[in-house]
Amino acid sequence: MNAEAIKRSLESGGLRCTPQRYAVMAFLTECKRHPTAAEIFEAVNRVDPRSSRATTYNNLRDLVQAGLVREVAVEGRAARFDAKGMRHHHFICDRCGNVEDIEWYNVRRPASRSLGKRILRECELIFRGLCIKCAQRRASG
Amino acid sequence: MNAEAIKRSLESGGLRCTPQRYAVMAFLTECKRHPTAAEIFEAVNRVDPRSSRATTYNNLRDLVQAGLVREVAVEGRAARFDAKGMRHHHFICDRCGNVEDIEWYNVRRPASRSLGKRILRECELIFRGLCIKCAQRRASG
DNA sequence: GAACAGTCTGGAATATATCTAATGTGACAT
DNA sequence: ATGTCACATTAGATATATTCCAGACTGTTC
Ligand SMILES: [Mn+2]
Ligand SMILES: [Mn+2]
Ligand SMILES: [Zn+2]
Ligand SMILES: [Zn+2]
Repeated sequence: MNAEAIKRSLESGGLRCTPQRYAVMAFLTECKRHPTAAEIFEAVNRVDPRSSRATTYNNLRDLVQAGLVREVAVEGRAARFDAKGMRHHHFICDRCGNVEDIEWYNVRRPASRSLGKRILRECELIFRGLCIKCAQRRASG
Repeated sequence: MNAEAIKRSLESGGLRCTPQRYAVMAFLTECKRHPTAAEIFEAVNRVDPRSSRATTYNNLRDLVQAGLVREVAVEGRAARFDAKGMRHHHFICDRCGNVEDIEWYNVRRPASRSLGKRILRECELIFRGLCIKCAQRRASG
């Protein structure tokens, strides 16, 4: 995604395009991994403009609220983030906690009877097990 | 579940049945909510034996590893726990973070092509939106 | 009854995330 | 151009959640 497209997506989410916010969004858009807030903070500060830790967290919160970024909570570890581009599911490694994308496919929604009066926004499918690295390590070690 | 059954389930997981560990498991088994570690710590200490915070965390870790307890990570909040009794899915409220059980139904597994050499242990389906309380509050407020 | 593995404990330490109060920035009106 | 306003940023302090640690305890085996 180019600079203009990022700018537009920020504005479509009702967010001003500030240099720090742009840097976070641009990094997430190009990043194939699922970085933590600390990694994002470090990455956007390797290039100018310098951004503070608080601003990184603030902007991540805003981007998540605007629906442009997804936050993935991993038990016992720092949250991870990714730009919501193409729909996909996630695989989380039991051993190393890495989050990997899995090709999207349709998920059956729950019966409205079991949802009751809850308001459903989204269904998230998470796969758990061992990532390739950890599976190999277990097999050979 | 009665005391004997809890004792057996601990031992089936390769865990000694210590008073503190039993207390955690017994509380989770009867608890309909999804308590945090702090809530579990407080609850098991309302009745003897007193258990330390570190022991509560240690035992929760052991129980999760043994597959008897599930840990649910919620973004920006403390992890929540429940005893793995009947299979079920989870609904997590965007607003208050509450975790609620949703009747289980079968989930289609990913194509083995998209899993690659990963080792799949489980598929977890998480629904997100507003719980009944928060939906009402939004409607009326 | 010594030795041992596993467990428990309180407190310290770490990791993660949020808050605060002061400052900066850009849009817009006067 | 200046004042004003909402919003954004900043460094550092603070809060929260979890893990680590070193020593004490417990139950079992030889
Ligand atoms: Mn992803
Ligand atoms: Mn549950
Ligand atoms: Zn792994
Ligand atoms: Zn709610």
